[in-house]
Amino acid sequence: MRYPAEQKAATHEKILEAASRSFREHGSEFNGIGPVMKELGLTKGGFYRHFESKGDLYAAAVERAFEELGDRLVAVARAAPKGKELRAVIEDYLSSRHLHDAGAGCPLAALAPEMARQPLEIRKRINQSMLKYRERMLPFIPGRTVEEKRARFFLIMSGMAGTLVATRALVDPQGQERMLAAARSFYLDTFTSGKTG
Amino acid sequence: MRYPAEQKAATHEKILEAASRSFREHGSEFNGIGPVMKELGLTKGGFYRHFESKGDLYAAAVERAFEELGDRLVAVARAAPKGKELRAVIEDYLSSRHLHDAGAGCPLAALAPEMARQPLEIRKRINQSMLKYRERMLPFIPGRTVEEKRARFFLIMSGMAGTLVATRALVDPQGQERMLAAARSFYLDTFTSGKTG
DNA sequence: TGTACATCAGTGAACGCGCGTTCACTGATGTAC
DNA sequence: TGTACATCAGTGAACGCGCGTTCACTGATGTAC
Repeated sequence: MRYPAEQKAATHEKILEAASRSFREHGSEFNGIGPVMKELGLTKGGFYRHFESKGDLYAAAVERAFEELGDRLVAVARAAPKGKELRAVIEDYLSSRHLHDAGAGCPLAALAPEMARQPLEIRKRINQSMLKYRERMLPFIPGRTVEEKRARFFLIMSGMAGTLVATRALVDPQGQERMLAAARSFYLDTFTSGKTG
Repeated sequence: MRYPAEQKAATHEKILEAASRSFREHGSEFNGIGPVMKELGLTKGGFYRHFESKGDLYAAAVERAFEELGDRLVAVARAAPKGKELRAVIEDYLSSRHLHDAGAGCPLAALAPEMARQPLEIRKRINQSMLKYRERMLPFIPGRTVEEKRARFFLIMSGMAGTLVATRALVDPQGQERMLAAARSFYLDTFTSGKTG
């Protein structure tokens, strides 16, 4: 049957949100199209009215995840006292909440190796969304030139992502918290200027 | 038919090596048991004479990968001039070769997010092998106490892993090399003491 | 030393399962007249 | 304003496929006598 006018856009949006979360939480191999549609009370046949293929959904879901991460971290930075923006970003990224909620977190930490294995066209789309995310974060990264800020952004974010995901692989919860705390100290000491940064 | 006496151990070893490389290169979801056995000229039915399950193989393959990584980096450190061990390790880890040969490289960079999603028993085995790897590397990590060295080891290795895998996801080869070079500078400057470290 | 037999690494077919994708169909809505 | 019709989001069954796992079987080897 035909459905109310705004419904298609709403369903598209719901599929994207659910997939973005599910892929980050379980990887894209498990919990594919079937479970995502089921979660929304839809049958998987309808999926192809909204996306061309699973690869298309994957790229869109990662793009969406980078937008959300950007939204969150920009908000965190803006809410911080003047001069402490990057400090706030690092503390949020390396928080216990982020450690335990991969589905709502950084796509790099959740999916980086499988992103690297995607076909070129999908990697291109993902790269574009990483660049957008980077440009949004640039105002909060220290550096004399734009190029310096960009390189530093990549070092900070990919380094923290690696540490976060390695910490997720640890078995001992206390060890996890200790590691997160050590990482916070390190990134704050290294990239923010002590008590003002 | 029955096979020569040492053959079983040799086959076990070959399966382990092939799986360890294949998992790191393609992830454990693609190129599972079937393709690995086929690569060795065997049928997949025979797999269960050597491993209990795919999970068992996965854990063993990651253990093996950490052993190999330790072998390689310890050798690199020992071959370096006195006082430049960590420098040599960082340069090897963040090398172009490591970037392009994930199958022979660091399991953390290749598999960290999916390691974090494994059942507890498998994560326990993986954690043990990470700890062994850490202890082998400890002599080359700066720090006043063992605990300080351990925390620093984890920061260096997980940070470099994150940067390596993020760099693998980039599309532009020149951008990849630039990023690797920037990462080498950063880790060398931060963790080795300039010209002597 | 010679023979009978147990062992067991590897074969190959079969299993149930969930995947991504296709497709004929449904029927309430929006639109043309 | 009323009616006939085209649209198309979503259904549900079917497809081929490869997965991990099981199992009856094979037959050269090692071993017991």
